[in-house]
Amino acid sequence: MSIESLLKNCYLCRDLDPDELAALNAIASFRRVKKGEMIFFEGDQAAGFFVLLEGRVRIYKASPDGKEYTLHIINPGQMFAEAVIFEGETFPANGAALQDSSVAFFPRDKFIALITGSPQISLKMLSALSEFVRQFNRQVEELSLKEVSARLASYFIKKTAGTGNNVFLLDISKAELARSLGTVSETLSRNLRKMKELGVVRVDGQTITVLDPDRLRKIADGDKN
Amino acid sequence: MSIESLLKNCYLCRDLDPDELAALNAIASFRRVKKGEMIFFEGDQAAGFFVLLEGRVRIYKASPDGKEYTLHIINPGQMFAEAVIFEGETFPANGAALQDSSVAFFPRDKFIALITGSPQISLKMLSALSEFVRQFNRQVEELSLKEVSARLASYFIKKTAGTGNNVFLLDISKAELARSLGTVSETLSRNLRKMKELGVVRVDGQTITVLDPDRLRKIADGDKN
DNA sequence: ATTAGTCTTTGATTTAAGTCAAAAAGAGTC
DNA sequence: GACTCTTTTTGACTTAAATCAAAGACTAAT
Repeated sequence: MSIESLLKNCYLCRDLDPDELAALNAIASFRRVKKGEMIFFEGDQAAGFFVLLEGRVRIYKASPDGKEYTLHIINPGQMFAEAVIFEGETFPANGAALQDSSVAFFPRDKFIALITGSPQISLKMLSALSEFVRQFNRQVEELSLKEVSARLASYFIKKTAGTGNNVFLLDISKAELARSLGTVSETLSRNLRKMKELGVVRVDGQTITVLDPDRLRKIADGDKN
Repeated sequence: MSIESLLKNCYLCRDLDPDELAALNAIASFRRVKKGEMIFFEGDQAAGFFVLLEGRVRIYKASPDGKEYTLHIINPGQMFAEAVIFEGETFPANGAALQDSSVAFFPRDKFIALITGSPQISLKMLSALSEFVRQFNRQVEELSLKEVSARLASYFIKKTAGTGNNVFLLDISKAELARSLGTVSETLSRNLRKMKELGVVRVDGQTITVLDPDRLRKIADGDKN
């Protein structure tokens, strides 16, 4: 798949036209990373930002006592570490490959030169960034307002939102999912079992089937079982 | 105080020069709100964004069961609801005045026209937005990684960071502070008492004195008492 | 000063979720 | 199939924090 079409999938570039994408492509460099390999560490000097072309990347924070919290799971076409494009001097979190991956790297200097010459690019990106802030907003809400069962239910709702049949494939490990939801695998496992017992979902390996969407909606809204 | 100097305090405009600030001022309109009055509701049609000139504003989310979580306390000179400048159609949270306040309103259309003509404004704002994302990042970390005592300690550290004497004035109510830290007033009260008993801080009404900064640092890092 | 109203603190209790430890289930390799 | 390694599940326990209820403290107004 062409790099430009991958860039087009990235939320920051979603509104750009072909010429703008080509200009962006012209300043990029590329890098392959193996599963488990670090792409950058929190605190590292940040000379630019990345777009994931293939594979999967985890952006996470580590607390002093070694606990980790996943901020984002990056999928192909997504941009990451973009918070440091202009002002940032260091990366605000760690980035590691969950699978063998390839990334495009955009040097900050060239990028600034590009959008200085093409203001409409920055306008479109400003729009995309503000959308990102809004999504982030939602994440803060989910983590602070609700309990784990509700967060898990929200996750299922989001995942099945597109599919007509209420079935989806869990594309990350359960331990990974637990971290994304701000909890641990044991708690996730227990909550999942409760949902199964209530007949709200069926779990066959990686395949999740929502049996009772109404009930799921109630759990997501904080109703007690 | 002139509106332009207030705008200058707003993080989105921090890098703008006087001409750019004047151009921004020219497209603004103004509004006064009483204490407790709503400025906008989550889901309302969003035709622009605000800058707080005087007073204090709370941006918060409400869950279906009526619990509220404060996302930001807005102080004079700060911009709010800026996430909807370009793409947003509705406000992502509620905004209410904590005190009698006056706000500047920037209609989205005029604002877009302005920065289309002056690309360097958007570049500077893109930079500021990414800084905001980074701060938000930190907030997510604080809420998800740590317990209340650590969050409270972090708050004290942030507040005394500038002052040489380790004293600062609590400028919001304790109930308000509790919400900002993602907890309730009772829990805050208990944690505050524990800190007093440990001799880490002294509390005289609204005046907080940090007596043992090292200990405070340890609590913020998650060390058990 | 008295009153009414709001904010804060305290006590008692409940609960969700984290921790520790071990068993069970899968996945991949030889 | 047997073995190793990793992931997931379960059980028992502990704990931080929310909830409910009531008492105290503070503020502003009459």
